[in-house]
Amino acid sequence: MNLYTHFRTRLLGVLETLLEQGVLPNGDLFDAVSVEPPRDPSHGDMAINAAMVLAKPAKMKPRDLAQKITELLLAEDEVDKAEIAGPGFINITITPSSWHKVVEAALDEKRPYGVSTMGQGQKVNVEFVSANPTGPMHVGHCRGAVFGDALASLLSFAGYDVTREYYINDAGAQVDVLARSAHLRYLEALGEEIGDIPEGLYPGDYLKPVGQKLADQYGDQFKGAEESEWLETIRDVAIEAMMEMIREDLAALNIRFDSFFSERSLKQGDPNLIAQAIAEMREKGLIYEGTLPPPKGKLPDDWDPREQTLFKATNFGDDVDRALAKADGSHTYFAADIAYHGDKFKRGFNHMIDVMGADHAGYIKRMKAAVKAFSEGEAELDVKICQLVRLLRGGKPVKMSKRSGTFITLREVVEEVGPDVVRFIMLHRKNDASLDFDFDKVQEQSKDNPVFYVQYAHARIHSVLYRKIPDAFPQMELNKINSQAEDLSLLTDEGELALIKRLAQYPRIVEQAAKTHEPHRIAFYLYDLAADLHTQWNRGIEKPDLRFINTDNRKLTGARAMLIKAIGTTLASGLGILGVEPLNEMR
RNA sequence: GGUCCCGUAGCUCAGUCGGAUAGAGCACCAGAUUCCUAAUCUGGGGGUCGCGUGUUCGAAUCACGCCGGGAUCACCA
Repeated sequence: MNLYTHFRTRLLGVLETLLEQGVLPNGDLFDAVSVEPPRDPSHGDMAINAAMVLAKPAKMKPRDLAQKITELLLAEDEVDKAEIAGPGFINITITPSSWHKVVEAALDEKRPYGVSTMGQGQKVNVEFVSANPTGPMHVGHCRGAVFGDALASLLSFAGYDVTREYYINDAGAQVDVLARSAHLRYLEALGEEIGDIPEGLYPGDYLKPVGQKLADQYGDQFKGAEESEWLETIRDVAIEAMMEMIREDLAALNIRFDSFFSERSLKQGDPNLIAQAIAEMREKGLIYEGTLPPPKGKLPDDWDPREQTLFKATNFGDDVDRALAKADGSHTYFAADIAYHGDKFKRGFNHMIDVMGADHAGYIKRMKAAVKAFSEGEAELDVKICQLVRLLRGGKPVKMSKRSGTFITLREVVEEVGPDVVRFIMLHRKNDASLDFDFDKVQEQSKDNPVFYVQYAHARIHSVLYRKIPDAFPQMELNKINSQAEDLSLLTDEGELALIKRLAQYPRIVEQAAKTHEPHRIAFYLYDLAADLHTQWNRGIEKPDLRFINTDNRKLTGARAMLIKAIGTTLASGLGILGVEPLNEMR
């Protein structure tokens, strides 16, 4: 239940009445009418902009129209007060029992609080990570991985049918390099002295087991053989091993994909999917042979104007048309990506999201142009960019370089601080802002650490509900009683109302976060909710009658237990979206 | 030079279908514990929302132009 949309529906009823009375000429602008929490609590519970939005078509002064709306609103049984303020805002105060319904809604087990139907079951494809299968995941992949996974959960919570997908770049030159590197390790496993790994090959030890496996499986079959004889076989074995490793790395962060899509599969068959996609685009007249103008500004040294196969990306908002074929005639990465996204579209995804690193920002326009072109505007693609993460330890940057061997893997980070900390911190910042990750700070047990702060709130609630209340009221069985059995009208303290109002925000926050594809909004909300709880807790220090447990008042304790239980489930719900395990106790 | 992102308190950052007097944390200052975990909380000072123009009842938010920082720029992935 979303209290604000509930009252907006009531308001629309009022506006309909005014329409019938002829006060309003039509309902054209009703979509622009909003019911929102006011920034300033002295402005009541909800602020309505209807009079300002509709004044012009009604040919009335905003405040005069507001007067008419107000009169009808006051007749609603859930509205206590309605006042006109400022340029024509209508501020309403709703009945306490309306607020108390929020607690009931938050505890309703039949319909988890905050879930939304806004997605209407539409299919969404969230593609993320898609790291090259050439080695273990490093820390740079963390953020995109966590972000994509949380975004997928968020959209699912908001009513979409979500698929998490990983695009395996198993067709480019880099997997050939992988194969050569693995071949070297294979020779090593056969007892050959290989010395230093040559420049340009992957030096990591993680390929040693692959070499061993190859040696076990194929003996010396590929020893001294031409590359063409072993490249494919070894490449396939190596890629499979790398993907297995990547899947394990992701599992350490509690990330699992629904679908893995192989780039190479696009190149199989005759005609293959890439050729088909290009043919389709060509039929639409979007492909031509031509020469691109050289880049503006400084000319690259090796600039070589030549005719190539181009996609008319400029027809769809890109800055320049884009090449689909390389000099040697093979397809570009972009051509494969068009075919890939075209395939998503054919699989029924009208909503696609790509999560990429900041260095791919320049790729967004052409990809959006492509999607627009082949779907003829039916599909939409949103590309989310994740900015860099700076690793710090005690405020000092952690130096990383692949050469010196000090580069940090995703696994190392997760093993040191745990998946929950990694996930929450990565999500506690807008995706397109860079982020500092300080190993010391994120493990600190203090309010400076948002992960801890939120977890502590959840643990406090758990402690009260399942340790302290049973001590005080042994006959009170929390798991059996429900919000209807308790008298929520006893929740009248301003701090308690503040908590309820914060709870009421949750469905709004979920929808806003889902609409903007910004899971960090959930993290910030949880922080605010936790802060409100800690505040109310501490008010009980000065005023004992405000404590959640009043040993001489069973009814009041019961009502408050329902309130904090509602907060606890909402904290757990939000943490669930972020993929963070709520803790019942702090160690 | 083109494109994209960023510019909000001393620092790190929230704040987009445009809403009223712009928020939080850190840091700084002053306080709270016979009590469900003080692992927390309360109060205070601190701002030309980079600059300018425009759109309108109303702009941190939208449009255009500047300034500053970052990323990226045929063919690689």
